[in-house]
Amino acid sequence: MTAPLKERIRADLEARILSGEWPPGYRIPFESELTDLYGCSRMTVNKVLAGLAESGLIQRRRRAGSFVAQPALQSAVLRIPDIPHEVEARGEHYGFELVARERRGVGPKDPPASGLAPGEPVLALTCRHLASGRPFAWEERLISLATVPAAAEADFSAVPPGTWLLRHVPWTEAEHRITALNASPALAASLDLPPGGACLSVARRTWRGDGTLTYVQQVFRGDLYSLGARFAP
Amino acid sequence: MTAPLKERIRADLEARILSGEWPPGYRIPFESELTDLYGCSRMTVNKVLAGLAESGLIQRRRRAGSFVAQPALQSAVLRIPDIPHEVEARGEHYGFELVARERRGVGPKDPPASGLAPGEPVLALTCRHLASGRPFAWEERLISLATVPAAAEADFSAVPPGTWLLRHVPWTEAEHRITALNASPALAASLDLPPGGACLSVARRTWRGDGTLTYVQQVFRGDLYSLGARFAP
DNA sequence: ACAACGAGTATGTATATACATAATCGCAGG
DNA sequence: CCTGCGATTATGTATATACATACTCGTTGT
Repeated sequence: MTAPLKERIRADLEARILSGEWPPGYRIPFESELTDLYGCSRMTVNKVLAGLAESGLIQRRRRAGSFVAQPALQSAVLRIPDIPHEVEARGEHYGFELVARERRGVGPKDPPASGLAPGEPVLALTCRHLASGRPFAWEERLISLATVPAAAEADFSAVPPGTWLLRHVPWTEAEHRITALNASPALAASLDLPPGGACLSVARRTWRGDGTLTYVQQVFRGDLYSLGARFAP
Repeated sequence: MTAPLKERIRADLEARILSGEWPPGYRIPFESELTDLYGCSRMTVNKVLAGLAESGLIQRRRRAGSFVAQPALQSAVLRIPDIPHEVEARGEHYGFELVARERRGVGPKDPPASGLAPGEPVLALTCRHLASGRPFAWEERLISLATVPAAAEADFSAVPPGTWLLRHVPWTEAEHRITALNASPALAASLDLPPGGACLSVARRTWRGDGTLTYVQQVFRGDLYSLGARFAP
């Protein structure tokens, strides 16, 4: 109740953007309209919108208005890699195989680190990424159908699920857990590695607001992949 | 020349903080003093200081004033790990061995990714981190003596160089490159691993303003270490 | 001596106002 | 029809002002 006005305005605008009520590209009301809507001065609205722009949630253009930003393929701090994009940026041909696709509930066999509740409906996907025809990465993914119902209809035989998600669903937070592991015989066969070859495992959990969007474990050939991150305090 | 006033003020304050002219804990001038100094209104100064506070560069306390923040041991986005701190947080005893220490110029053998110019004076350090007496990580580091002259006098037999740097030198930007590799026989011996065991390699370059502070490659036992990062777009 | 209270003050928030800036839209002219 | 120019307009920056808030410090009273 006694929360500062500008915080309440900011929370309200953020909620509309994150809920999808104002999708990417949507032109949000002008400062003058928001001034009327919230019954405050333009300076107050202006400071809120300037803050949202600095946070990257909206883009502002003089005379045109303020627009909800497109979901960022990459951030300045640390990016969620889009594997096809990265492979092609190295001048190689990208290939993709969908190994398994199943709609089911979260079971006891799924990693508890996924943050998905047992029984929650998910789309479970297993796939393999290729660079110039050579196996490159192995991916096992769970997508929450409660948070991303549209995933049930997506054609993941053509577009890898990571790419599809980055293009269609905005995310607000992500967590990586990165480890090195020796390839098991089965994994070595899938990645065309000698058994025991070093692999880089990236487990990522992605949120949108409070709900977990997706949990994915990607295992890369250590000799073909490195992960970069640039950041500031 | 025609740069917006608030940007010039912000740049000026940031420069004083990053140069060390205003060290951590220093009470920066009151808004009223800055108002006089820059010949502008308090609102303008207030917005600049509010921005600096949101970026974490300063902390503000009513009635007391605004203070330069302590260099952050960890950031909200992605941290530079302080290995002793992490080991002890897991309930293990931390140990440290300085293997080599040499003051020299950057040579052709040093990795070009370090970003240090050939011939630039550096302190080259090699050390080993132990957790509960067991080898844990192997570290090779270059510290630029042009940027951090105080490093020449520091006692790195007691405090690991990473910890010393985090405590004494503020940084503005860092870059990680993370790879998985199979341990060479020599590395395997140093880390008490079977030859070929998977290791996680973290190469990090750290800047302060324009100058490279340090370049370090840390190789961790893959079975004992994972790297976490949590971030937002 | 010490706790409680109150004055003073730096920051926090909000408003009204003014002018600068830049990009879009529409209209006029070729 | 297409181009270019000017009017319009939403944002960007800055000022002056006002009051709220919370913390510090000094003083007062027990």
